[in-house]
Amino acid sequence: MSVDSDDCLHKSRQMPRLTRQQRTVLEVLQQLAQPISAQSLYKTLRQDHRSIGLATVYRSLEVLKLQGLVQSRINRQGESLYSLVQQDQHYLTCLKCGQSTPLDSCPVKHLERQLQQSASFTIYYHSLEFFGLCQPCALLD
Amino acid sequence: MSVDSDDCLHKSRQMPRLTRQQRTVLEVLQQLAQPISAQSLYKTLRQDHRSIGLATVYRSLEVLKLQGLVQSRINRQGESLYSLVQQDQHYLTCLKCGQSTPLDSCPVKHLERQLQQSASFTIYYHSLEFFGLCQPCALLD
DNA sequence: TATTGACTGATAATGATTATCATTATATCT
DNA sequence: AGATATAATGATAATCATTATCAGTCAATA
Repeated sequence: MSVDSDDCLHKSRQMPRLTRQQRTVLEVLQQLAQPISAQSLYKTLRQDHRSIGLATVYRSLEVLKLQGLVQSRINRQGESLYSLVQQDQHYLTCLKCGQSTPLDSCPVKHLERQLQQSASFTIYYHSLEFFGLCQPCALLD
Repeated sequence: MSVDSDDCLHKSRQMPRLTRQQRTVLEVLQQLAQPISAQSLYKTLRQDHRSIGLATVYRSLEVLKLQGLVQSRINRQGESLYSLVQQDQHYLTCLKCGQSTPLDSCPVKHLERQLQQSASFTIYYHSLEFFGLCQPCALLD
């Protein structure tokens, strides 16, 4: 999860931790603290007059994901929503209306520690999602 | 989870539980017991000379999902992979190479029962996924 | 300052999914 | 059984997020 220089044993050339564009994208996500699509992020930056090319937005998000700083989640429309990796995410998602309700409880930390110790995998974050029907949708049928 | 007639209090017209096409799609998934994309399913059926229109494949999968019989999962290429709802799914997914390793342990059943009893949501299945770097990818960097 | 490799931006290409619409199938009613 | 109404289907066009491409830019080292 940390991105200390210790973790970054680059081969030859030393590049800045994150480029300007990558930092801009990260800042937007930090201010938002709300999942946002790449397209929306792109438009937001245009309106702010700090335009970044759309392709670069996508590339930056990919880099930030690889750093474990950002996570994504695909919504009902099939677009990826990006957000900071701050807390793990737990949802109750209705198969009919698509609404996702966040949950509080996280019963998974323990397992995560176990897996972490198995040492063959470095866990950045996890996601737990329950699928079914919310009451209104269940009653419709 | 059950699709007994008791559950299906239809308004006026009584339709068959599932149409021929929907049953065909379900059969393929039952035989496969392997997640498959809608496109692949479509091609598979063409080769078997039991062609179904591509749009109908998508529609059937949607119906089966709403019945709680089928679940989907989006892979790295952004395509949905469909499979039977048989067991809950738990993955260890590498952010770099995209490889997903299934897990055995399920620490979530208890929480699921709790949520089930809160009665405002009917849970069909759940999904638990850990994201990070597998050892080979972690070493690359 | 020249070199070199990665990053960027504009835009075209890709490809899965969805919308449309004429046609077909099927349940219900007579 | 036949008529009717409604939902399902199939072919295809349209949509739209994401990726690929490529020429131009930037920045770190020598």
